[in-house]
Amino acid sequence: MAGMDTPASTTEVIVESLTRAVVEHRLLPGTKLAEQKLADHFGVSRTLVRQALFQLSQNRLIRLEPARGAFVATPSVDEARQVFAVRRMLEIATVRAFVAASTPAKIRALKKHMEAERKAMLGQNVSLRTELLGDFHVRIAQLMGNEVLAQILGELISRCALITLMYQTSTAAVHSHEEHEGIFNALVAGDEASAVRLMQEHLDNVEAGLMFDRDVPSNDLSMALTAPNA
Amino acid sequence: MAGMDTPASTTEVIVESLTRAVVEHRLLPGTKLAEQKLADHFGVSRTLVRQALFQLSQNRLIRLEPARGAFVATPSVDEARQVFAVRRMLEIATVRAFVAASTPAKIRALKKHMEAERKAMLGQNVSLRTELLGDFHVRIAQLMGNEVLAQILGELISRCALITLMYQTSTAAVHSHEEHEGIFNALVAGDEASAVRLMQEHLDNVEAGLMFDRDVPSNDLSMALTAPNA
DNA sequence: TCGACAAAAAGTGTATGCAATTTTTGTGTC
DNA sequence: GACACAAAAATTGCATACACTTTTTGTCGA
Repeated sequence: MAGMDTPASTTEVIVESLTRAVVEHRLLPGTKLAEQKLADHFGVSRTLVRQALFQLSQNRLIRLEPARGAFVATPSVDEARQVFAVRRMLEIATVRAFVAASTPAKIRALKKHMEAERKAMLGQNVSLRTELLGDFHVRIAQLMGNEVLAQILGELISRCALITLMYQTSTAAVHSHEEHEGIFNALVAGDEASAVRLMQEHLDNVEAGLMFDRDVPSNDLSMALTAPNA
Repeated sequence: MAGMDTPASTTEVIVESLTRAVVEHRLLPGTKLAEQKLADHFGVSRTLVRQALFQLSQNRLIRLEPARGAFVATPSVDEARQVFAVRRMLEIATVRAFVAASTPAKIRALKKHMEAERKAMLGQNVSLRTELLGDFHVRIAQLMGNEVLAQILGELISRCALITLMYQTSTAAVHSHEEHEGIFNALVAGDEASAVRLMQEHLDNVEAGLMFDRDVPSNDLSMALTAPNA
């Protein structure tokens, strides 16, 4: 994910690993995360696992039930709407600010991201695709030089990955990417009105593409973790 | 603080206690928070203290230095500007949304807050005053029924309390309150343009009232904690 | 008197142990 | 066969123990 610094601490490694597993849909909502099993998997004691689970619960990627354990979060429809509402507030304002403070260097950096995104769309790596689609939004904030904003957006987008998993009807990935292209072009052209409108429509589309009445299956733990990540 | 549910868990008690101490300026930036001392103070083991410190570090109220310990955060000028920038994005959009979805019940609830704020301005309780001034902003978000937004705003405002402590020139508390009254009146009147403008000006004023070149003294730990909180 | 170095103290990072709670398993009854 | 209940197993919550790092203290020599 964008803005993931070097994970020096052991706890951070566990957090990142679990975050990827959740965001990339290898760990499904409702899955129980037993401390000892995770500890065995990562070769550490429960202490570090508990720290990681605690952090993830603050990011709302998992929920901790007292004396019962940790479970991958199952965001409600209401929460989903709230998350999207906040994203709209932040991202529309961010696009405005980006146009106002646009420089060739920033455009270049964003162009570089677009190329990576474009390439990923052609490939088979679904995880990478999901990651880059999210990063597009974070990157714009980062280019504004506002790390506070970038971090908040990053967390909201992680939550959206969970929401998408729970409620998304069909794979709208390609569609999202096309909309990113449109936003990018408007940013390059310095066309604030279009950029704002396209971003608004993009977020509306993503939210509208959700189907708020579904059940999701649960999942096995060790299988999900022995996947293509660390 | 607004949105502080019943602090059932022991960790939450510690987090809230330390948060209040930091936000109410009883613990000054840079102060070291030794785990054992905190554990003794709260009558628990270091385990719980570590969890609390960990959470506070995510809220950016303290910073954890590997193998060196926890210190009350000393936000940089740059960070301060970023926090205010995000607040502007969120709060202006929130005011807009509030006007659009205003109801008599919401107005009543906000009016109730204004009365509490007004009363606190007359009293001597500085902590209460600070708390209510921050709550004004969170309350508007809560009344919109967006808990996600309210929580993010709450965290940003806590960080602002730290920033204010570090950089605020004089006590602008009364001035802030007067501006709140103005925003409130515009909200009651359903005057979106004025409400947005006043909120923008209010945040600009708070930020402009900061003086970005000062040192702050450090502080004693046990004294700060044996203050009027739990 | 000051600085460098070494020993001691204090403090953090992680693992382990134990009480308490929850979940599972097993048994008997209807 | 389904349900209720009790014993056993598994799991969580918290405290404690210990290795390792940082900070402080104390001593010596210039």
